[in-house]
Amino acid sequence: METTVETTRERLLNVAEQRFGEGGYEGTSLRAITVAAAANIAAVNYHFGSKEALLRAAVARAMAPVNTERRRRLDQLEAGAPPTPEALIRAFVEPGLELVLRRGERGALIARFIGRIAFDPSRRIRELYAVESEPIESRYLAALQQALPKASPDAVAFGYMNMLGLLALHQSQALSPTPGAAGPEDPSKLAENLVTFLVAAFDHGLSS
Amino acid sequence: METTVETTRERLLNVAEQRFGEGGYEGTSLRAITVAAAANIAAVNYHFGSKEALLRAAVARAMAPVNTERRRRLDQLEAGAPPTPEALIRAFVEPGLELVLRRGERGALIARFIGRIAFDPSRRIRELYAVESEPIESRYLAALQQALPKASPDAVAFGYMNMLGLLALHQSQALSPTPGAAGPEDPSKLAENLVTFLVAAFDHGLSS
DNA sequence: GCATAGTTCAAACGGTCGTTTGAACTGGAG
DNA sequence: CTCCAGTTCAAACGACCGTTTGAACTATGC
Repeated sequence: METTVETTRERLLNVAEQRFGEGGYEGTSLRAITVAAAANIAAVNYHFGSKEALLRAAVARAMAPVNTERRRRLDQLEAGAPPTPEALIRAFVEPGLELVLRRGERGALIARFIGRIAFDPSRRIRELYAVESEPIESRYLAALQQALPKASPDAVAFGYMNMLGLLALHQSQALSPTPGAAGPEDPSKLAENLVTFLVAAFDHGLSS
Repeated sequence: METTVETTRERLLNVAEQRFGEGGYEGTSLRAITVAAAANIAAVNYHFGSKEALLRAAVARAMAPVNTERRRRLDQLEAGAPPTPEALIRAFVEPGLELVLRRGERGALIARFIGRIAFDPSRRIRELYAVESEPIESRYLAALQQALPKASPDAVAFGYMNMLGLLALHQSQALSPTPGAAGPEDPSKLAENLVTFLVAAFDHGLSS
């Protein structure tokens, strides 16, 4: 296996992913990142322009493959017969967990990063995540509405938000050191459990 | 209506609740809090000892009535026939939403604060929340296991974590200025919708 | 070899952070 | 009135923050 040399830019993105995911944006200093990346502090502003621009680049890079896979699955579903709620839920959840949990520690790191950014206390940071997944959102909402004709638009939006929240929750808990008594699930089964949970809730719990 | 005078200590706790809930712990400075509370910066260390101790006191004060109500409901449920999953879910979710969403803007503020602390990026902050709800947690898990005898302990823990996560999600979105296209639910119906969603997921989605 | 664009570097910038200090004020007890 | 514990205050502490600077280094094209 031949490992190509990492550029300073790549090292900064990698470390940013790790540190922002474990301390949040406000809780992580550029100095902590640049030291861990063996880079000079000024390198951040040279390559990205600012701390927030570094985060923005890291979010975009981390979410790109997830969104690509989601788009691919949506295209595929729209080509065939009207999809079931389960198919749609899988198309959303699995790219967020599988693509990322199957890449070992590195993938779990990315998952944690994405999950934490989506729930960051600061609205400005949360919007960095929202902007990345916004183009997909309307497609999902429309497809979900079609798959659940009995549910009101509000109910569909409510279910979608819950799906998004639970996915981010379990993403953010990737890499967690088995937090005490909390359920240590087999990571390979996590996606399956979450899908089962959400399908049940969508099929029987969106009456309103 | 006679309003009693607020002590500096109370004003600090009130403002801390508001600011920590809208900027997170790291994103909120003591100076921002003391200015808004019309207090001197040194007052924080005089009354609480440190920034983190102020947060700890605010968390404890905000969660006390919620935990009290949860304990009361658990006691009541344990006195009668074995409770259904729905009864247990209500006993957990409703105190977190009703007690707090029915108190107008002030209550929504507290809800947002609790929800954000529970999901803070920093583990040390998250544990401040965990410590507060820890004593109740084992009682809920045991009662849930009894109400869902077919579910494995891992599945019960998984469901509990999802319930906790979704509650915190909707708490943290209290006071949100109707975030764009996101579903603006009738706040009075929120608890009912969330319970319905969770009951369906618990009853049909915890097979593993 | 020389010029040039791209990149890295140590050092410093002004500003804000949480915390501490010691004096000033407050109001009731003796 | 005196005293004293409780509380507030302006000011400063050292540390760290994100950002900027200008020089030094690197490598490629001529």
